Amino acid sequence: MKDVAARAGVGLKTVSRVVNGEAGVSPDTERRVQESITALGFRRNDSARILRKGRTASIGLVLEDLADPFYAPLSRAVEEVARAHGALLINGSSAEDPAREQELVLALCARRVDGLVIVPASGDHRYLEPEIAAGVATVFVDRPPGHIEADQVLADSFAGARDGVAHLIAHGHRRIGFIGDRPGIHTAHERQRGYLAAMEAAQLPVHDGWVAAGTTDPERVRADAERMLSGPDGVTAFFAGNNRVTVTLVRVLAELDRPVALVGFDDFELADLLVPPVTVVAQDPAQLGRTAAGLLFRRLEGANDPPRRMTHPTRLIARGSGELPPAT
Amino acid sequence: MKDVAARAGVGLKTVSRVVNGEAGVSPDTERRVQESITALGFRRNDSARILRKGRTASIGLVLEDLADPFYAPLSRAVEEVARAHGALLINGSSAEDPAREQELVLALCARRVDGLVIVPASGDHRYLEPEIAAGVATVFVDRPPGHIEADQVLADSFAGARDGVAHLIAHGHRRIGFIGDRPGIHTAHERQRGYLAAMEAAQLPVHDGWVAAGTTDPERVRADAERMLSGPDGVTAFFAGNNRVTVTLVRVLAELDRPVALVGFDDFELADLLVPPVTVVAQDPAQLGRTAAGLLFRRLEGANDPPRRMTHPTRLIARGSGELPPAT
DNA sequence: ACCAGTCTGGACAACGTTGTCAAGTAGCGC
DNA sequence: GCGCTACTTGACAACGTTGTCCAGACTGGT
Repeated sequence: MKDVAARAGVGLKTVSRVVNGEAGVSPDTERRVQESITALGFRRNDSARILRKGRTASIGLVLEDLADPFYAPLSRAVEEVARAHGALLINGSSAEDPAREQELVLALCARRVDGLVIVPASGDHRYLEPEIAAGVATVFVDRPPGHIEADQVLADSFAGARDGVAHLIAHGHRRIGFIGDRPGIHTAHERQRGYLAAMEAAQLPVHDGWVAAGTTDPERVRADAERMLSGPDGVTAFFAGNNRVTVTLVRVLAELDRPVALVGFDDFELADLLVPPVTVVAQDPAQLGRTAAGLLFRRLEGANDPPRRMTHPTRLIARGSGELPPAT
Repeated sequence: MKDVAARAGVGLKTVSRVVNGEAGVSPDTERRVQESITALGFRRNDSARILRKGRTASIGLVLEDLADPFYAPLSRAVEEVARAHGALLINGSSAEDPAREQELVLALCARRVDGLVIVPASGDHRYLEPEIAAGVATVFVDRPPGHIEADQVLADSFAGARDGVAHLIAHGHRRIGFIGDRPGIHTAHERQRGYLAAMEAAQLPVHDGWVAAGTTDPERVRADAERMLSGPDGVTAFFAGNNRVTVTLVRVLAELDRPVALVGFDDFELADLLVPPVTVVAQDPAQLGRTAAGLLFRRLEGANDPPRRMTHPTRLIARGSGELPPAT
């Protein structure tokens, strides 16, 4: 910028004015400055600008895995909202590791992002208190924060799972297995609660072995499913706690010689083309992302009402696999 | 930092030393400084640090759509490599719009990212010349840059498509349709070339109507496919130019009363569970991302040999849909 | 007691930008 | 010609950090 000013024979501030399109520069001067800018290939250094202005026009997004088909649309939606507000998106995957989440979040804060959208991997976010106090707007999405108050955007996991299981019960199933993620994860816990609530509402007993909530590792899921299916009292239907479990179960069930009903939490591409087409409890990840980012920018624009929790309903999409009757 | 120094009763530079773990601070002083840091909730301002040091420890990734199942793993792979080098990832989606690509790239350059990984949407990257001259390492992935020399990491679209079509021919097909993306996109063009090369190698004529290369819009693809299938000389097999086309074709073919063979470029989740399972020419997007990011950091570490093009082979995965014989 | 060498700590400038403020110039009505 | 306003312009400080350089205190050997 100094060079541009020197070449155009004007002051530093005048160049700054031209670069930022501020008023109060004569057309003649402006032309000279523009000429110098292109001649020297000058591009404003936003690091310095950020330092001076205190706003970075960038927001951070921390989620579990950028490549997960559930989170990718969420990420894209946040990006679109950010773009509409002239902000860039810095994102990182926590890989479901609390330490890595914290490391990422603090790195983003050190970069002075204006705001954060977080899909929590950890259960304790008190480490964020000083940052929030320092003015970093923060919105949690998909799962609530731990031990702090903050905006949060969630899907109604409990009701979704309850309705999904009730759907199976309505189609005649009495012995239904639940396979989900670690109950330490809020959504996983809620879905398991939903499963239990539906069973209880129908006055159905829940056998100990019918609930598996550990990992989503395909091998483990497969083993759990096969265990639940075995014996004369094996389950006749499954409720899957998330899309990864659902996909694994589809594979397991495809190898059986009898039909077993399946309802999965989370919709996924091609679910309608499988045989049978998979019935799911769908949430809209892009919608979650849009809402969260919207909330974030509302804060950045000055809204300071108390933190709110927004819950999005889920939608049951019956496609076939959830309507299979129990095999005798 | 000033406050921390005041509270600990030391100089500014001493705090800086403690924060950066530099040597030359007595344990006693260090303790006092640490205490002040936590008491005041101080966090280093990386904007200022960046301004001073000239390195941002962040890289930019611009691709077509973060949420596309093909690009999401690529993005994740780049992130992992960046993380291993202590860098953050800023990314944006170009939505296949050259203007938006340029806008994003220049915004990233203004932020002084150390390097760029780009999946080009535009065919002309001369706008990057001043940036590259200024030292921004740049690697193009999936598609080559336009009108400039730079590192590039590509999959072998031509050979992949040629082999995929040859596979169909080997299974007895003579009338094969090709549906792909705009030939303005390098990969799309290469795949179309591969299709034509395979047909020519087998001395098979290519009817005008058998090649549709416009959009990947499902409605258009459906219409094109139905046109190619109609009449006594309709095609008996399709080669799909990318995963979106493949998925649309799966839907179209599922509605037919006769089997039509299909080989698609790009693998996708659940391809093996469809009926029939879909034969694909697979490339590994994560591998592309890893290689590109690796190349980028090699440059950042000082390598300055001439730009290189790395081509990754594709792999044909026969699953069933590509081995169907021609319907009579 | 003195010197050389080592260790610790701080003053200061610089990174590239923008906000503040004041100075300079031109135009205008009287 | 005078005083006024309106407009254009530039000098300077500041944002928060780090690199350079120097000063002072301490150590141990003579």
